[in-house]
Amino acid sequence: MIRKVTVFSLRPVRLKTNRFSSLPTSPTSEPASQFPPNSILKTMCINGQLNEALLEMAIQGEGVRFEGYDSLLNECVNRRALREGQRVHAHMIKTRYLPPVYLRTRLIVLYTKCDCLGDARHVLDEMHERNVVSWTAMISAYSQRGHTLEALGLFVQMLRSGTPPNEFTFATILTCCSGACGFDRGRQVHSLIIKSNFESHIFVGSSLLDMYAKADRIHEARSVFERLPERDVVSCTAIIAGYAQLGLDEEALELFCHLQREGMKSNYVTYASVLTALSGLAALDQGRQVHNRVLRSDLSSYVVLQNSLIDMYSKCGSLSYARKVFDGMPERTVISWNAMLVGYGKHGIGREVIELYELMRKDKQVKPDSVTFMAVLSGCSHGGLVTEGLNIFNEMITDQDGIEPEIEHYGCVVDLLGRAGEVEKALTFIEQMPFKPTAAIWGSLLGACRVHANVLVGEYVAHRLFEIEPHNAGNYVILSNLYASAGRWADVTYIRQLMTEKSVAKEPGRSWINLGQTIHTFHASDRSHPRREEIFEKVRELSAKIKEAGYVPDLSCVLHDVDEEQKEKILLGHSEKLALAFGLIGIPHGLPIRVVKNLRICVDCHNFAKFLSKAYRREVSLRDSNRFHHILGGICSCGDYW
DNA sequence: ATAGGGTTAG
Repeated sequence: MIRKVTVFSLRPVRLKTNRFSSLPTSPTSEPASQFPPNSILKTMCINGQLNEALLEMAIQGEGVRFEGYDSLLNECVNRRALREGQRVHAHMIKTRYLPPVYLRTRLIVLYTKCDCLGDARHVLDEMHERNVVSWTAMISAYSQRGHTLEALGLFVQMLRSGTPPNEFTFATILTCCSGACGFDRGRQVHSLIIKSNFESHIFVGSSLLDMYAKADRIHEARSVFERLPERDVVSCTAIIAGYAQLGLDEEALELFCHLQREGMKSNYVTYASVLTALSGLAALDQGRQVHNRVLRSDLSSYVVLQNSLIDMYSKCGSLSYARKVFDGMPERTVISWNAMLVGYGKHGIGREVIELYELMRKDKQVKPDSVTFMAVLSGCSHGGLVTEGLNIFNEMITDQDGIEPEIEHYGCVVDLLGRAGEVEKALTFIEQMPFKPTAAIWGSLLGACRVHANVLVGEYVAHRLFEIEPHNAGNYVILSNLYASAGRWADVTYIRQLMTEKSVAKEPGRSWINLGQTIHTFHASDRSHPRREEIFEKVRELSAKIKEAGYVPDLSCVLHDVDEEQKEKILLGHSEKLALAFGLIGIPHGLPIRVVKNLRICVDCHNFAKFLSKAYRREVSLRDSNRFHHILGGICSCGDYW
């Protein structure tokens, strides 16, 4: 206690009367000029002489006061100098200095910025009095490192303690309410925000709209955005990214163009987000435009943006451009490698997947992660490299990289075994794996059974699948294909009845084709296109021409209870056929016809495209939900396995 | 002093 008096004796005379009554609580309570020794500390810190200042601190001992500590901690935070900061903290303890709330909060900030959350929390826990900044700094530290539950728990404590949150607290806590599971909490926070009159704050507002978008409530997100009294890059990017992340690519693109016309200035996050939308749309022309603008801006060195460009080019069918971007990067993250690997995989170029993977292993700057293995395994599967894929999975099992295989990796192995025709082995593998098989796993095996005409296993697998997804029409279609390939027509009929009983719904199939800047979208039997007559005429012409070459419509792809003539008509109305016909009309000879489909391509359309490529000597690039099909001269890069 | 949006897979 005597020491304390010594310290306080340095207080300004006018405060002497109440010098024991309270600790200093604000930086202004001790004018700098009154404390020459602390001014020296301050000057040293301002001049960046932290080591000298620490020496001076040791010399001054108990003489160090608020201003000195403030300067020291400030410099330590700026430099993220943990050891030095710890010495300052230790000095306070040694000299029995009782830091005011302000300095304790500085300590919390120091520790959180240096990744020492435990130490920061310890300081917070020892505080008898806390302010909104102490709470928020700690909450933000948890939230930024993904410790969502701790952040939320602390937020609740904060509310109970009676400290009202401010705009900083709200902006940070909303990021902990993202996703479907956090939505209820997010809505509660929203009502608190409204009560506190913060809804139109630009930081709170963008965090809020992001919360809604990530909970799949895009309309609520948009309405928050529209109510913002002002807009900036972040809020604009948040709403664009919101659309893009939900797969509402056209809306994302439209909004991006609209906001640009209104004067939005894009940064690298904005471009990365719009590139995601363009990847989804396979809009190569617009993607190139964005790339050009990036090159003309000062943003081209952002790795995140380069990664988006790799992904955009590869999903727009231009692997060589993707590789050019990749090769031109001065620094690459694991995501750069993964994006490139995924690209080769989706295009079915297994050899490049393996080559790039080996190159990656030689690069000491990056380590493969779980996505890398997904990319490599599925790349081997799509590229027909069965043995290589199985070897890599075995490497995972022996735990050379410390990456535990997840259910998706097991799914890739099912795919690999299925492709190799080892359908029974794949079934045993599923039964022995440490996960409960998902619909995706069974679906993959059912596909293998279809290709290898294994009715016995296929029936079993289909019924497991129907238990999980009784209303997914695609599964019934594949089983029907399988029965048809075995000539079991009675069972094809039975499947049709089964579907009627279970009132199976089909997710609407959609195909589109980009002509310059315009996206032409088709649904099944779509008559909305202005050139519909021409398109239908082309489909009929096409069908007649390839029938001469041996094309036989696969009626098992149609599960409606109608006669055969009707079935063929339905088949000819499939959206990918309309898009292909339109491409044949609109895209000059010599250029590939690039069609995109939102679902997996059906067996009949795949066959149709192969015949088309031969009869019309056209290169067809068809992207379905799973991979690319490069079709030339009647042969598809998928090897008829997809 | 403390705060918001983003890239690969499924």
